[in-house]
Amino acid sequence: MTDTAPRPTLEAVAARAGVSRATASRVVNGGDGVREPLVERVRRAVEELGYVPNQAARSLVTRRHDAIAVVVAEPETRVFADPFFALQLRGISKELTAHDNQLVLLLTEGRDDHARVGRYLAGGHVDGALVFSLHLDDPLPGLIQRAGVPTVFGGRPGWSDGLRDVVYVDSDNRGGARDAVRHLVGLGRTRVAHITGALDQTSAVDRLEGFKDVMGDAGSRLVVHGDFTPAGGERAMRELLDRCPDVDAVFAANDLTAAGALRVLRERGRRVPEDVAVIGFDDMQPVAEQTDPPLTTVRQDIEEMGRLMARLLLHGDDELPRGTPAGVVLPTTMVHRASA
Amino acid sequence: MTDTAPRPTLEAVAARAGVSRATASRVVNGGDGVREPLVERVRRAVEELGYVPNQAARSLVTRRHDAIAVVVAEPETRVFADPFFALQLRGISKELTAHDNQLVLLLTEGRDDHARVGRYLAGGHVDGALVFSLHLDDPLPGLIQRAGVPTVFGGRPGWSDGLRDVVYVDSDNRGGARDAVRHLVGLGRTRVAHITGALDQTSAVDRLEGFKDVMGDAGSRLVVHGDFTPAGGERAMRELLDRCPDVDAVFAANDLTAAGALRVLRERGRRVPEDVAVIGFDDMQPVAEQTDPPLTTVRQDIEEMGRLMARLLLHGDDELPRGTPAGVVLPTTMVHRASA
DNA sequence: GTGAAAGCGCTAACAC
DNA sequence: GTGTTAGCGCTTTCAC
Repeated sequence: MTDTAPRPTLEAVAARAGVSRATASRVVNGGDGVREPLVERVRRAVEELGYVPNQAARSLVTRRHDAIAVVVAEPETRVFADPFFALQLRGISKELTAHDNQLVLLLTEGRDDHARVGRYLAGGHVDGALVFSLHLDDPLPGLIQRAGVPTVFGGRPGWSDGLRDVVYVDSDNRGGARDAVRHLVGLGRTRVAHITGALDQTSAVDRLEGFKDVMGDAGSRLVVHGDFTPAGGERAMRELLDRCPDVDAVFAANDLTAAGALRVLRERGRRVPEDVAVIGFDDMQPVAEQTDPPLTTVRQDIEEMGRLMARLLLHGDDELPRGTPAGVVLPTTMVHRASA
Repeated sequence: MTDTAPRPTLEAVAARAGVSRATASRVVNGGDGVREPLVERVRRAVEELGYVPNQAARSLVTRRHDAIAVVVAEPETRVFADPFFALQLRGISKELTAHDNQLVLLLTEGRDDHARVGRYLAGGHVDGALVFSLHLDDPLPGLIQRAGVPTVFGGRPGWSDGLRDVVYVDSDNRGGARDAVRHLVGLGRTRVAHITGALDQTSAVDRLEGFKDVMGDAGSRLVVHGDFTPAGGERAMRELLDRCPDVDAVFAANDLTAAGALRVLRERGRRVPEDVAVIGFDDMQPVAEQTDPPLTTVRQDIEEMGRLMARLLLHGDDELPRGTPAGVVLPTTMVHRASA
């Protein structure tokens, strides 16, 4: 580990350009109110010296960090089972990069980590936080609120204790679910079932609500619990077939669940979509395109959700429609393949 | 965005504890050489005030940041097609967290971003870097080397211009490939084919080498190019069947490729493993367990690779065996399922 | 418009 | 052992 040559300081730049440190600083920070020839000289000095501002020194006085934290709570490790997480990150990263912000990634596993994250956020090391994968009973929001860091949540938060004023970005889970179920009904299916996701997440709850919106409470007979995993989908599908052998359509809470269900249907000799039509949710390409048959599903633009979250955090309320509750819900679209 | 109350400074803690700032600082940083009663008083003051050290101020003088950068080059977006990336991150995160380091994530897409990353690393904002997904012609290593930041690479770097002294962590791709091919041969298969990965990545090259180690150059006839994607696997499998209809075993460069191959085999009416035995690489659970039939594959411990990279970076050469080239190669293991 | 000077909050010599 | 002091590199009043 070689000692690197000491980095040039603003002082060095100023000396080389024959100006004061103050002027050099002005130029480095945009150059407003500095006469053109000086600007030019400083710019050249920066170039020649390969000067890069010391972010620590800058932060010390400005109290800004140009960095935001991305907090991913993944007690289930489900986060790692599908590319959801990576896609959101990509969107976030693009947006942050465009505004010269750094992304500090905080992964948490279980409660012990919450304290650590809380401490970090409270420490004022970042200008804001993007928080994901909250479950209904998660203590993190409280910690964050107390830390006083501007925050945008990914997905509608599920706490019930007097809806606090939070900003969040979510897909139209309920509307997307309605579209899917209506499509199945439009196909003439009459015994439409729903395999839910993990119901401690609002996305699962909302998709279930969408299903009920169309099927009514009567439909509840054909609701069976899954957990967003293929294994959960298999289990649920078996239960469903046992309980109601003449089911002719399934709306699964996500593509992974649908993939599991498809496998069981094949195993039991049901043809898809002839005997049973199946629709998923997410449009996770590698999953939805590779199932047999390829999956009809409800697409959400995951990367855009990430971008939007970052944009909301950076530009604050400029982006939010006035007077609305502070949630932004992105539309979903149906993607038609062979399974329904 | 409420203004948060000004954070307490070390000064405040010192005052409250009735000691000097220096003593307070010593206690905060471990408390060596400070008498017990004072330590106690300072600790209490910290507690009562909710003091959190200002990292910027600290970095300014120590020139350390307790932060490392994770650079992921993903021109292919392949990074997002499988959970590989997420698993590595998880390992890295755990290790960093255990040593109170932060993880700054730098995602790059294409060449434009390289300059940005180079500038960031050269800016001395982090204590080190973990770099992934290098392709053979990647300019990033050069930039990084020039930046003078301690770096550990994920995967054997592929540049040829006089092997520079780099530290890297890799799986035993070649050995794992040999195991897989030997297993196929042991099954009595005589026409064993290989679908390669993207050959601008060393992992693909090494797996191909492993295949050749066992099959000899004669085996080359049955080598066909893939790109680590299911679509690539399908394409390659079709080509293979056309070119050599009596192929009786396939070693695919990864599980995704194998999944594609399996689909084509089924489509063409070949039974697996009776007619054609198939082995993958990675043991990507969600893929390998869900194929039909479930995939026999070569497992690499991805999370451990991440951990090890972080450990190597943080503890420097303590962990590296003396006098060895600075690469650490992790063993692979075969996982037997139904496909071979 | 430009420069001089005062810190931001902390650590690390160096005295005591 | 503990306190005093001098910066780390930068931005930002405030004079000029």
